[in-house]
Amino acid sequence: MLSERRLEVLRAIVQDYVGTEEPVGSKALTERHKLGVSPATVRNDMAVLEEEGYIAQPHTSAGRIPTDKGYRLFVDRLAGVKPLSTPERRAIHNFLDGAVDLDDVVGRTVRLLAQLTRQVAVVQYPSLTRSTVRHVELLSLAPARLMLVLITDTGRVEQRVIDCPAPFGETSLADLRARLNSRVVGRRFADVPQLVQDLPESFEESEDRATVSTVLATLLETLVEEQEERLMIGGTANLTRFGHDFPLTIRPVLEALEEQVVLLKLLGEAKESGMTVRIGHENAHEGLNSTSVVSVGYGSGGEAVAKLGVVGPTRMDYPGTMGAVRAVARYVGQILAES
Amino acid sequence: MLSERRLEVLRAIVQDYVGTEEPVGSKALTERHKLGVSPATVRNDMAVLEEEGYIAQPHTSAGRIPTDKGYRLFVDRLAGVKPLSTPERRAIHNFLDGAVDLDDVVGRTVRLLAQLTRQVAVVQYPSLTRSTVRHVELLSLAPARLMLVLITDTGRVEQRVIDCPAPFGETSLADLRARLNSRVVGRRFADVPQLVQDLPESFEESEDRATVSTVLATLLETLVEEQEERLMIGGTANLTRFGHDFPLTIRPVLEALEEQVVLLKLLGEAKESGMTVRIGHENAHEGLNSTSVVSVGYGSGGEAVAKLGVVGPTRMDYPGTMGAVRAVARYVGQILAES
DNA sequence: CCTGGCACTCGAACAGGGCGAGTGCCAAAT
DNA sequence: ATTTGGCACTCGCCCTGTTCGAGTGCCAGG
Repeated sequence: MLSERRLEVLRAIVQDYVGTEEPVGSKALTERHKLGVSPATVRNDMAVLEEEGYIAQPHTSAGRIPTDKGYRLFVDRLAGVKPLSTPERRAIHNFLDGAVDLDDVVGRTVRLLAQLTRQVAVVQYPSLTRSTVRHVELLSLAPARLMLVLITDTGRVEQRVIDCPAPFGETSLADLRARLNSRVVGRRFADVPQLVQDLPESFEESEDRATVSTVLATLLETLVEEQEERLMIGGTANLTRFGHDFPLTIRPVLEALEEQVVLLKLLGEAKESGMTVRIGHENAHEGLNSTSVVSVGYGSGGEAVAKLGVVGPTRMDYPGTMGAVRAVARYVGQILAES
Repeated sequence: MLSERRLEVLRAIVQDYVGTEEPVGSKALTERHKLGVSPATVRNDMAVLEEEGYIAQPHTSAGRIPTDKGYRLFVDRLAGVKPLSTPERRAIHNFLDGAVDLDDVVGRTVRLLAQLTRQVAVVQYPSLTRSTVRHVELLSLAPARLMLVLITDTGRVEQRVIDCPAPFGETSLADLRARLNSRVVGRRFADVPQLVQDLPESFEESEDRATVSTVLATLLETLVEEQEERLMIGGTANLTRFGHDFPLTIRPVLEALEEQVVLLKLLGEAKESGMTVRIGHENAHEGLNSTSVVSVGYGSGGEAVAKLGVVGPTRMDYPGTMGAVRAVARYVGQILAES
C-alpha cells in the first residue's frame, strides 16, 4: 500500500506531465507543489513508485513520466471529475439547442465534444435496439415492387426496396399497412417478430400471403441489420496535438478511426452505465495503445441508447475530459427526450 | 516557348521527384533518363526552367523541385491519363458490386478511391438538384402533427416533422397525399414549386388550406435545403504519407477536411464536365495550398449528378491518380444507372 | 549549341565538449 | 524509522567545428 504522500507525489507528477508534456524531476516537483518535503524525499518516493510500476524514466537520468498503470491509479483514486465552468455549460446549450433533426444533433454533438476537449470525438447514433417503432409505411413503386419505410421514435428512418413474388393490389397494401401499424407502433424492436408472426395467414390469396411474408422478412431483417450501429467522428485535426513524436503515433490512430468496426467495438467494450476510461494498453486495438478512451452512455430516459466519448493521448487531462464528456452526454440525453 | 527537350527535362524532374520525394539534380537525371545529352546541358535547361518559374531549388546548391506552375504544365501538356491495370479494374468491380443502398455505394466508393490512390478520397452524395421525386408520403403522428417523407429516384430519403396550425383529418390527409403524388412524382425538384402552387385553394376548409400551405412550405424547404449536399470522406490515414515535413502540413488539411462547407466549395469549383485538377495555390482554401485536388463529376446518365475526387500532396502521381478517379467515377455512374 | 572541366557553395552528417537537470547513495539529523 | 543535505555521477541536449558530397554556374573548346 502506498502512503498518502506517495500518492500525492504521483498526482503531482501526472498533473505536471500533462501540463508540460515533459518528464518531471524531483526538484521541479517540490518547487511547483507544496509537498512540504525536500527533493531528496521525493526522490525516494519516486524510486518506490517506479519499482511498483506507476512511473518510468524515458532514459536514465531524466525525469519521470507516468505509466499506464500510473494513470489508472490516478483516475481511480486521485482524480475527481471536474465540473464544467459556467461559460462551458452555456456553450453546450447554445451549441446543441438549434439542432433540427437526429443527424444534426449527432453532428453538433461531435463537433462540440471535439472543441470542448480538444481531442477526437466519437458519437454513436442512438441504437435501434431499445427503440420503438413510430410508424411503418409501405409504398407501391411498381406493381410488384414495394418500398418499406421504418420510422423510429428516435427520429431515424430506414428504407428498403422489396421485390414481391407477385403483384400486390392497392387494397391489400392498405390493409397490410393498417394491420402492421396497429400491431407494431409503439412496440420495441425486439418484440416485433412475435407480433407479426401470424399476419400472412390472415390473407386469403396465397399470392398475397407470399408477398406479406416477404415484406415481413424484410422488415425483420432491417430491424436486425440496423442494429449494427452507425457513428460519427470529428476533431481529427486535434490529433496533431498528440505530442512531438506524433508522426509515428498518429498513423495507426487514424487507421483505427477509419474502421467503424473498431470504434464500435471500442465503445461496445465500455460499461453499460457510468463512465469508462480505457488507458493505453487497456485498449484491445493495437493502434490505440498510446491513446486513452473516455466514454459514457447517453439516452433519452434512464436507459442508455448509445454511447459517446473521446479518444486522446494517454497524457490527457482526465478530470477535465471526463467532466466534458459527462456533461455533453447528459445534455444530449435531455435533447433527445424533448424531441 | 520552351523547346521540346526542355519540356522533356521538366517531365523527367516531375517524375523523379514524385518517385523519390527528393530534389533532383542534373546528374541523377541524365542517369535515370536517356535524354541523350550531358548533365551540363541539362543544367542549362534547368536554369531556364527555373527562370520561367517551372522549377525551384529549396536552397542553393540542392536539386530542383517542380513548382505549382511546373506541375500545371506537366498536367496540361506532358501527362496523359494512365489507364488502370486489369487487376485494378477488377478490384473496382469486386468492391462496388456488392453495394446494397446509396449509403453503401458512397461508402464503398470512398474506401475504394482511398485505397486505389493512397490518398484522401471525397465523394459527394448524388445531388437532389437533378433528381426527380419518386414518392411523397405523409403520415399522421398526432392530430396536428405530420411527418413528411420524400423519396428520390437516387434512393435518398428525407423526412421532416410538421406541426400543423390545425388538426388535419385522415381523409383530407389521404386526399392531399394522392393529389401531391399525382402532381410531383417523376418531376424534377426544380419544377415542383409551380406544380403545387394552387393546391391549397382546392381545399374547402380554411383550416385545411392553412395546413396544406404549411406542408407545401416544408416540402419546398426540404427540396432547397437538401440541395446543400452531403459528402463522405475517407483515407485520412494516407495523410501521413504526405512527406517528411508533414507535421506542419497535415494540420490545416485535416481542419479543412472537417469543414464540409470547404469541401463542397472545393468540389463546386470544379468544372461541370471533364476532370479538374487544382494544384497547390490554385485552391482557394489556404489550408490546402500544398495539396492538389483531382475531381470529376459522375452520374447515372449522361448528366453529372455529383462529384468525387481525391486530395493529395502536390507531389502526386497525376496520371495514375487521374486514371483511378476517372475509372471509379465511370463505374459508380453505371452502378447508379442500374439501380 | 553542346560538352567536359573546374572552382565554388552549402546543407547533411558526424564528432567532440560543455552544460545542466536529474539520479542514487550515504551519513547525519530529527 | 524517516527525512534531509551533500555529493559524485550519468547522460541527453545543444552548440560548434569539420568533413563530405551532391549540385551548381561558368567558361573555353569542340
